[in-house]
Amino acid sequence: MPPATPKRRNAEKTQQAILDAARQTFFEKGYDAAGTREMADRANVNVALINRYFGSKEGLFKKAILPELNIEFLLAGDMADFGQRVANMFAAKTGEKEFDPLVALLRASTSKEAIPLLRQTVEDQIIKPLALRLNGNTAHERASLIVTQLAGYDLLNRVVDVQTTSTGGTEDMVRLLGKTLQDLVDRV
Amino acid sequence: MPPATPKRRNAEKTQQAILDAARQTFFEKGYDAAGTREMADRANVNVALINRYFGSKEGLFKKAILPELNIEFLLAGDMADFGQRVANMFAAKTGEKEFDPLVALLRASTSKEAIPLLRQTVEDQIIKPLALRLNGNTAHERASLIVTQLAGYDLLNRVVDVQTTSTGGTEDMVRLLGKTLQDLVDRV
DNA sequence: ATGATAAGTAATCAACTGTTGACTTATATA
DNA sequence: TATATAAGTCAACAGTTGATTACTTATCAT
Repeated sequence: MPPATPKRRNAEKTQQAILDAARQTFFEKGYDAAGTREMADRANVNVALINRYFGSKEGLFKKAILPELNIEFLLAGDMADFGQRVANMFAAKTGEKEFDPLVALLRASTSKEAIPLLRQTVEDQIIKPLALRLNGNTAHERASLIVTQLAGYDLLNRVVDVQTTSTGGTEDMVRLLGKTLQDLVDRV
Repeated sequence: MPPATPKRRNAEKTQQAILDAARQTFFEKGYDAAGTREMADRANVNVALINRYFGSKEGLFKKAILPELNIEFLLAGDMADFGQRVANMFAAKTGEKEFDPLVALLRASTSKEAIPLLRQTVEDQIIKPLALRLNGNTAHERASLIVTQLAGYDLLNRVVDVQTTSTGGTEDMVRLLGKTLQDLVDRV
């Protein structure tokens, strides 16, 4: 039965609910496999409202996921211990189920429709800002290699769920990944 | 019009044609977006034969893609110059349009159905054999980091088509990637 | 030549996709 | 209180998808 009080109308809250549901759904299922009906149900909202407010699924993806891409957490801090700091963060979030924009991007990275959006986002929002923090004339290449390493790390560990560590803990992995990243910061 | 000579029946050739078409289609489109009808059309074969001969789309993927995963080319050669050798190979195939099992795997890496198959393949066919060629007690971790770096490199360069090199050539990229990989071989 | 068997075909199923247009209903202003 | 407008609903479209069924036809051993 429908609620006795027929639910107050509030466009802003509705759009926010759609955005939240979309973020979670895109994060869990990638782009293609994330259905608009599922998102609408999660947001307790009619499907048609997605198109009304965001134009299309692609428009929703743009507003829900792309702005979440914030690599401040990567750049904030001394570059002298960038490697260990970042390695720790990435190792710590292995197995984490909460929304992570990077993983959302990875899960969408094989979708024809999403790829053009991803390409620009990765170049402008991730590689370029990171390259600006590096010294030397190969800054862009080294920034790219840092990003490819981190993308591959998250892809295997969190998307495909591959076993990358052998015995016991992750200390070895953190140390090795940290050293690899730091070498790229320090000009290899 | 149908061919005057109504086409000789040959189960083996038919299956081979399906496998070839499937390889190309999975390579181009990943797992979900690769339709059985498209594969059948490419192979000049009736769709129903896919299910007759391979049981399901998943069965076809197993027979068409997984056996192609051959990392002999990675392990063949002296480990003393593994880094430069492999970096050269990966840089050279950027932009390449021909079938590449690694890229096929990457394009399938976000599909719910394909992930369990990928996980086991990556662990057993790639990471473990590579780890066996490395010395020291962190061999598995370092092999994993080599694989994550190469996976991320191919994902960004060949799937998402990101610009990872700055000015002109790829020499800098090859040198930096090669050094990074070699350091992981040599214990970081 | 005649059956048995394997190979290939055609139609259809049920489920799902994103999107749209016409509709109803609540809310706030005049 | 009447009314314009924004918010939300509903049903349907037109296209997919992988898979199955009953069927026809070619091939080969007897």
